[in-house]
Amino acid sequence: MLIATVAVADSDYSFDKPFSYLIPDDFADKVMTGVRVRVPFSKNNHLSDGVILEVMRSGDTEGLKSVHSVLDAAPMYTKEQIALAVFMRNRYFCTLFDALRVMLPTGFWFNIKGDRRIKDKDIKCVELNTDPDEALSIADGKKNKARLQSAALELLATFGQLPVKDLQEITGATSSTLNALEKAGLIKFVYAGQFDTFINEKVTGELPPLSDGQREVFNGLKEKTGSGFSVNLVHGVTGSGKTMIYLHLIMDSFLSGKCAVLLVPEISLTPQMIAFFSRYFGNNIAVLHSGLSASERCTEWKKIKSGLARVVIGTRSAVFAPVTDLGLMIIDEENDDSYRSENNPRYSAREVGEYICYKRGVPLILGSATPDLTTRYKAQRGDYGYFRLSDRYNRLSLPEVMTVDLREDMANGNMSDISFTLRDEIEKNLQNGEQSLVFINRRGSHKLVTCPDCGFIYKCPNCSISLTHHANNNRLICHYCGYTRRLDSRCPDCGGELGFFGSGTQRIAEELTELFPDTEILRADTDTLYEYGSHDKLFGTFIDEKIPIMVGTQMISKGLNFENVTLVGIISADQSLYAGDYKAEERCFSLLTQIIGRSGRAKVPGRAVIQTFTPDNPVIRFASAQDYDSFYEHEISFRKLQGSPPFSEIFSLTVSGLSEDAVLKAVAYLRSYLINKKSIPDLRVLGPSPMPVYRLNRRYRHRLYLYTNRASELRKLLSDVLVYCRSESLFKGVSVYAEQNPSD
DNA sequence: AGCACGCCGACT
DNA sequence: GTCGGCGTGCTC
Repeated sequence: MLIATVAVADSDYSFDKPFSYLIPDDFADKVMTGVRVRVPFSKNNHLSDGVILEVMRSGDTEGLKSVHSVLDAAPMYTKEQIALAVFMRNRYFCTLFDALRVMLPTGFWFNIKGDRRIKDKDIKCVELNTDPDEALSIADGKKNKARLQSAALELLATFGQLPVKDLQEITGATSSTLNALEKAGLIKFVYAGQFDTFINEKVTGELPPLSDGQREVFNGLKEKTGSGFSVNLVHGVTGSGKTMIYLHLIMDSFLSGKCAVLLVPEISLTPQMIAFFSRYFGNNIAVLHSGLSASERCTEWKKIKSGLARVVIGTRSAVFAPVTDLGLMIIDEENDDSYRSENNPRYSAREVGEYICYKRGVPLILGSATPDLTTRYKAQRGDYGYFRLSDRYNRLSLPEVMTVDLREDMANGNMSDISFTLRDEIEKNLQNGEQSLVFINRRGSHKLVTCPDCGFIYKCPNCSISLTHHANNNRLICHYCGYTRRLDSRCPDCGGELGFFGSGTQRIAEELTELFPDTEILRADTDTLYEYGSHDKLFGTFIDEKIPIMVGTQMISKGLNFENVTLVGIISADQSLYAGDYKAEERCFSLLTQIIGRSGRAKVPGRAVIQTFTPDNPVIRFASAQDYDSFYEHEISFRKLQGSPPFSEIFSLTVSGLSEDAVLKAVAYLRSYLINKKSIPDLRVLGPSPMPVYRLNRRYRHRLYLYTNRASELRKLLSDVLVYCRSESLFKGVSVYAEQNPSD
């Protein structure tokens, strides 16, 4: 009797492990590593999804249940991916199944309840059930009696397999003809991928030439391919041509018959970007991003799995692309937050990518204009290769940056959000017919509603957050939990006149309209994005109609090249700087750098205006000077002083629950437990502190931060702590989760 | 986490 | 004599 170990969906982190099941003889040949199954689980033997980890010939069969059904005809996971799931379980405090689930496009998990086979987007095909010669002679015999049957057989004799639709179209046969042939045992129906008859376009390998600087970096990186695992940082300012180097590297790998994976941040995977790579690789590319439907994603996945697409471009989850013969992986803008998942399992595509490259013995290439501090530090130490691209493409000069002290403007009577300097610079641009971007560095671009008389302010009943006002439907909404309500006509407390407050895009746009009455202004925020339907349509309007000013949030800080933009204004650089976590300075620096980089990308040099209340803050000074190296030196010495990454690893332990009292008791208990833990001598425990949004979805959230250099020991300890929390009555009603190197 | 099993109090 | 309280232990 065969035995299989299975990762079970319904198992919980506190007792998760491979579960053993018997394999009934009926599907002994179907059950193999990587195949999805359904198995009876727990006392009530309800059916749960699972993935076969291993099949064994012998073992203890005592008390084992049997696999109920098999969901896949072929394995969905390789042994390597199953090993990756084990890595992820340890690293991200999730179950084996959680890790495996996230590796497949979600579309593969639809419709597999009950005992049905997956309905995927394969198309119905007919296949010859006899050898072609026999089919031809039968076709000959039927020529006069059954013309359509004969024609169908003849066609199949040459093609072997054809989509039903195509066959019907060519021969004029209907389904009754084909059913008759099937009954006679001459053909059979199969479901095959749309690309089984897919012919790859020829790739010539002719690429635009590299500049000298790019060539140098390319040659250095090329040396790394084919010589085992390495991590390499390509450090180059925006516009220095990193993408061109990626293109050449991927082509190199492609021509040698290998696969390449290119990860990009969500926001930069635009149709232009895809078109750029398609120009050189044709349909040999698979693209994986959030804009695809579930079935499109499955199709792309199968294209990769079958080896038909050997170049993968995608966002975070594309790191799990089932490539067969990986040659290299590239992660562009490696410091981008979107590489970290915010859902369970909270994985980092950068870490997973590094693991995969290590296992496969191939180079990982990390690109960035503002590398993650830890990445840069490792490059400095020689752990990572380091390649610097200094010149902007076409030798464009960097934007000229002006820092405005808002305190001075206030002293001079300017109470608006637009400083005198920014106003003057916009004026210049209007006269020159050049475009300007105005950037608001604030989460949520909407207005708060308050009563100036009594100070009443609308708050979310579930979260510790003010509600924001959406003009399009005149409703108040919580950006965290989605709670929404109608806006009252007067203050519900005192009946006073309500006022709108906050420097949202709308407010700034209004102020700009006052300053420049006859000028068209485009807003880029969630409201207008909704109106235009997509980023591309919105930005396309800005570019094509040469709208003089665009006001927007984070969403305009990355991605598209706005060739005619020669001025960017940053309303306030301070908000993100004083967020309080150890990465705030780093995030602020890279954000400011990115925004400044939006300016002056064509022939005319750009300008940037940074407004701030703290112009002397080093982060703002270094960002204004576009000086990453000085920022790095400054920040790394600070990190060293306070012993934060890269000089230690940070873990967070978050406790949440409906009762704040219970949460506080639990977190206090955990703190004293960990402080007295002598098995990790260098462990430092900070907190507890409430999270920035300390109440979310009615749950209070408090957090401990743990610093150590013994990451694997602390991971083990935290794993035990999480298991313990699920059983102890002190933790009734509260949940606890841990994370290594949280991004906030 | 859920869920069944199990061993004591209030009840028709 | 039974219904149901939620403490305890397990999930192949």
